[in-house]
Amino acid sequence: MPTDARTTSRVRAADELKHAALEQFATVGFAGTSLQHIADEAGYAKSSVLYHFASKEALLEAAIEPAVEGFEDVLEVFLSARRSGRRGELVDRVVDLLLEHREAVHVFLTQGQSLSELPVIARANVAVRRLASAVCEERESVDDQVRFGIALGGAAFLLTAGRSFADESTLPSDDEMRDALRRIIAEILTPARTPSN
Amino acid sequence: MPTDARTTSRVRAADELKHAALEQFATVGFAGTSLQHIADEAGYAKSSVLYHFASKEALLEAAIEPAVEGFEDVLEVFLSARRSGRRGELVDRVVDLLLEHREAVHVFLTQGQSLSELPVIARANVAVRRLASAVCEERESVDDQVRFGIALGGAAFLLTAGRSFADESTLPSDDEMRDALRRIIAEILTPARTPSN
DNA sequence: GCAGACTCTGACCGATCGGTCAATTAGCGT
DNA sequence: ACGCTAATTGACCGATCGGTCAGAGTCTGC
Repeated sequence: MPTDARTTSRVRAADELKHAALEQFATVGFAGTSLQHIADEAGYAKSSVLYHFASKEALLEAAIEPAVEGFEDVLEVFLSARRSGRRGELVDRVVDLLLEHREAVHVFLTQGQSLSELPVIARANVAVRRLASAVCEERESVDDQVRFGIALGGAAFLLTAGRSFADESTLPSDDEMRDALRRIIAEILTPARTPSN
Repeated sequence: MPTDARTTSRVRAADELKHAALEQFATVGFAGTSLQHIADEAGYAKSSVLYHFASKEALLEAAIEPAVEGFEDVLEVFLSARRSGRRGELVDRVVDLLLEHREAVHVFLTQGQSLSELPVIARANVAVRRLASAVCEERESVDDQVRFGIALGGAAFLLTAGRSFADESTLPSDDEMRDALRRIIAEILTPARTPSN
């Protein structure tokens, strides 16, 4: 085995397979994606997929684990530095993560129910609940829950499935999208601060 | 054949099958749902499903067609009565439809890309584009697109997958949800009217 | 150049997929 | 009670599913 960390064949193949798998999982669903199709997309044989990953479930776990870890890290930083950490910063970083891991987020949000037995999905569930608490700051009214849910689900939808509605070449760049998302999501989570609770 | 319109066996069975199918399509995806499982859920044999519907695709079409028709009707009424029709009313009626047809909306929004060859999905695509135009009123800035996408996708997420985050019995009733959605979505689509375009 | 590990693949397995079909059962007009 | 139609079903089909396995190809340290 090469002691050098430079892209060994193993790492490169595994990355290609994870990328191809995530794309399929996000578009046709986990159950609707076949190992054969993932292998074809990545340019390998079906057997090779099961050489790098013990099972279809293990492949999904490996594919979305980086996204979950990213959210856990951001959340940890925000919760530990309770003083300096402003809520606006948290929103900005979460938006960055949504853009970076859009496919993984989409898979989790739209199929998390049917995949709840997978450990990494359970981890993501915990992270989302903690994120909701951090964002809503102890106020757990129905309004706050709705605002959080719309912001999260809406952003995830916009970044994946919603792209099919953008007419041809009108779809905004990632930078435009990041800017708009940061502003609008912050606005959604911070209502006009009406005197009522 | 009974001349009476009172629930003939045919209609009742077809309804049960459509309902069971829609639930599965929304949770595990169209490709991930088997006719066998739909039949089991509804209490029929797999052959019976294919007696009532020509194919798996035909079953999906029949199951989400009422939702598409509902959206087309609301849109038609709004666009024809251009004078009296206020935008707030449109939002209210769309929210009602989202609540009534939440599973169909979820299927369309999360799997519309991979099902775009089905005629009813194409119809729904047209309807959504027209809805976006009606809601954004000719202003098609990136911000407006993002606001519309977040509102639509967020509401759909909240009404289906998002339910798994509500702790136990804390999840709000449909009436609470309808109320919150109407207010918050109207607020999202009508930003603080900053002087900038 | 040889040995041993690493990577990749085709052949194969039982199970399940969507779909067809002939036969059986249930329901209704007469 | 009879006969016709509509409703339902089990047996069956080829294809594909996730997964196993033994072997071929490839690379590296010595």
